[in-house]
Amino acid sequence: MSEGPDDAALGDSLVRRTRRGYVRGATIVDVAHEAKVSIKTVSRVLNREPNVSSATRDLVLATASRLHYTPNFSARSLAGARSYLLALLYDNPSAAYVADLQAGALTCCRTEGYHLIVEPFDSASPDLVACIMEMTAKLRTDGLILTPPLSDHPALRAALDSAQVRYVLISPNLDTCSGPSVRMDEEAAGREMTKLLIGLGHRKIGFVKGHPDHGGSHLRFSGYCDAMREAGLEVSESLVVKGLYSFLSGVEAGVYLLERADRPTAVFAANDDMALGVMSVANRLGLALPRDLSVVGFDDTPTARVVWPQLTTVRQPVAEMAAAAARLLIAEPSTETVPALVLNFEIVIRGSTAPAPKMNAR
Amino acid sequence: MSEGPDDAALGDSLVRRTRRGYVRGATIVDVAHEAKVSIKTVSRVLNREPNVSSATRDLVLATASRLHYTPNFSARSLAGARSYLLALLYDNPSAAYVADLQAGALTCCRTEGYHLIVEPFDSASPDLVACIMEMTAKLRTDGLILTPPLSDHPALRAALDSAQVRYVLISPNLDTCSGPSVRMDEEAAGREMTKLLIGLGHRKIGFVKGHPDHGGSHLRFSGYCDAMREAGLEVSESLVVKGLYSFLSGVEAGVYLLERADRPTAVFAANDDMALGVMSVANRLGLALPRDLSVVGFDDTPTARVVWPQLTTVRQPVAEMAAAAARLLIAEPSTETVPALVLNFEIVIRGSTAPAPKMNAR
DNA sequence: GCAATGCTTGACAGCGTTGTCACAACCTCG
DNA sequence: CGAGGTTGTGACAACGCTGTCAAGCATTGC
Repeated sequence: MSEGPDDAALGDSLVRRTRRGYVRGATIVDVAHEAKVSIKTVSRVLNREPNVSSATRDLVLATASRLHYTPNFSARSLAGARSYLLALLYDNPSAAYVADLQAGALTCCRTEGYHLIVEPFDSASPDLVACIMEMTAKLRTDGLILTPPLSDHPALRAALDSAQVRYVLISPNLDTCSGPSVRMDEEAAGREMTKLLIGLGHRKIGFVKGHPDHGGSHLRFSGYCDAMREAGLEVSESLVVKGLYSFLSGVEAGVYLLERADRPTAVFAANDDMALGVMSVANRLGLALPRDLSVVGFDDTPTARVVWPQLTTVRQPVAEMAAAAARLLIAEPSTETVPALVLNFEIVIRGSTAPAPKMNAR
Repeated sequence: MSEGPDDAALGDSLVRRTRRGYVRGATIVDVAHEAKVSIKTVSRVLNREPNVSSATRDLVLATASRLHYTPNFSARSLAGARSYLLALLYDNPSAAYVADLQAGALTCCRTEGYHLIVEPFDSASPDLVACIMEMTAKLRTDGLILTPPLSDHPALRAALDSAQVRYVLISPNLDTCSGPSVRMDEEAAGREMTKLLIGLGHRKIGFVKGHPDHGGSHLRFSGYCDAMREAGLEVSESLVVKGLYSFLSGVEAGVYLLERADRPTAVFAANDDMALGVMSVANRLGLALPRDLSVVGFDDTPTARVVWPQLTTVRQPVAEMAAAAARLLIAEPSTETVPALVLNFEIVIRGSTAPAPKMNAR
């Protein structure tokens, strides 16, 4: 029962009791001791630092895996420069949208050994900036992913810049943006979708605009206008109506556009929720979709697949955008050029679009 | 320009440069120095420990706030017993559901100074348990919130128990559950909803069951059976059909239930997605909702409000459940009795339900 | 053959906080 | 009035890891 006072390569170094009184996993000291190298060497191997002989590397790796060693997160971030933590900041534009972003960011975090903190913020709050700065001071996150409408908050960006906090903007407004960002070409998407409707023979195409403060809104509309003009079609006042990206505002827009004799034969809503609002009005008016009216949306929300007829829409690569943002933040900050990635969209054609009805005495 | 070598109550202790080369906020040392007390006393004040004179407390609090001091998260969790970190583990039963849980957990975290890590896991993966245990070892989270179907994973619970990792189960199966949990009375909800349909005069009420591995599934069905029996109605084979909680399985169930002469006049689907599937079949068959058929769901997903007619459904207090779970985890682990909270549900009556059609020669 | 260089490794000092313990000062009670 | 608490405070050692620096050794160049 004598225990060596110095060293003993026993399994009890694997699981031991500390002053906290609960069982702990192995630490870097255990691994170093077991592999008969210094803790610094273990650290080097685990952080893939150069200048470690492959024999040592293999030994350490084997030992670490044998002891089920997992580096402690807090200790790493306390001692080192990185925290292995990203934060996703959002202000609930839509739960599904946030969920997609989150999923995308997580795929990247997972492969890189990072973790994701999620934090909702009220972008209208006066101490938004203070709250976020406090959070970054406390958590020492390696980077923030700012989602709309937080990605269009000049004061926030200024504060982050001056505190040298890294961040990536998701779908910021083009005009106010200069920082690192990931977006898709919303204007082109608006153009392509409008062209699709024109190609189906539609001439009177209504447009429901999105929330004026929200990035994509203007661009999507601008793409619609481009395509209309290009096809020699008039963008009349009576075809364009303001919305707020909500289902209800879509209903109101639908009432405005459809409750009259010279109603459009197709409606392009700047997001799916509003498109669904338009569809519900069409249903109420007894219009048969898509025979009497084509409706298209934007975003490809889960609901778009579930309504009847299923909604033709633009799929934003939301998850991919968040994954790209996470990758940018995790990568070494050495890049001198601030990247502004543009990802591709996809038009998803479903049942809510059909050729324009034959012209009659309208 | 002479600087005292010893102490100087300057603003430069507030913002200073470290070896990492970037600007830092104030530390506990700065506050202690400024307030002329020991760091331990500052720590005591900030952690609301007893035995601090109110004069000292006020002084420290004022100083901390003047210096914009924010305790460092990593240092706290490294040195202390708590990490101020909860983890929400999920396996994507539904994005909206997870988003609601997340929002609920966050409201609680926010007020308590906690942060939330979100981690998706594949519950079918063979190394699920290993992954989760590794995560907890690494992050030293103060608690896990396990959502279905993760809340019904016996091996996982065993591992967590033996490693003394705290957790709360969201909506676990009753029979396998003994740990701390938060749920609602799904059986009662199933019963009440069925009674509602019976009260509207329906006699032939179809039921679409949920995924057999998923907790609520059995209970919701059991509630339906109870109510039917109580009303003296027969639960015949032809009225009950299996589903998987997906829209598509709802479509299949709808085909089975509705494509025949003696179809039910109402259908109760064990979740909204399947209810929507049933509705889409009804639409395709030319049935007018809710005149020819009443459809009800379960969950109150966002989509339920967006389809036409809007879906009558059961609202689960999802966010509240997650908030309660977070509260349980944040509270001192002193509680000897393991709590199993049951929250109230709510039946949301919308447009998809109507009195049963008059009996004709069916 | 010897200095100059590169590769590999380890000792050691933090990182910013909390837990433990010790120690005064003050109270309470017989 | 002294023994035995209670209360307020600080010194100091962790916590588990990374950054810095220097040392040992092997290799290269002239």
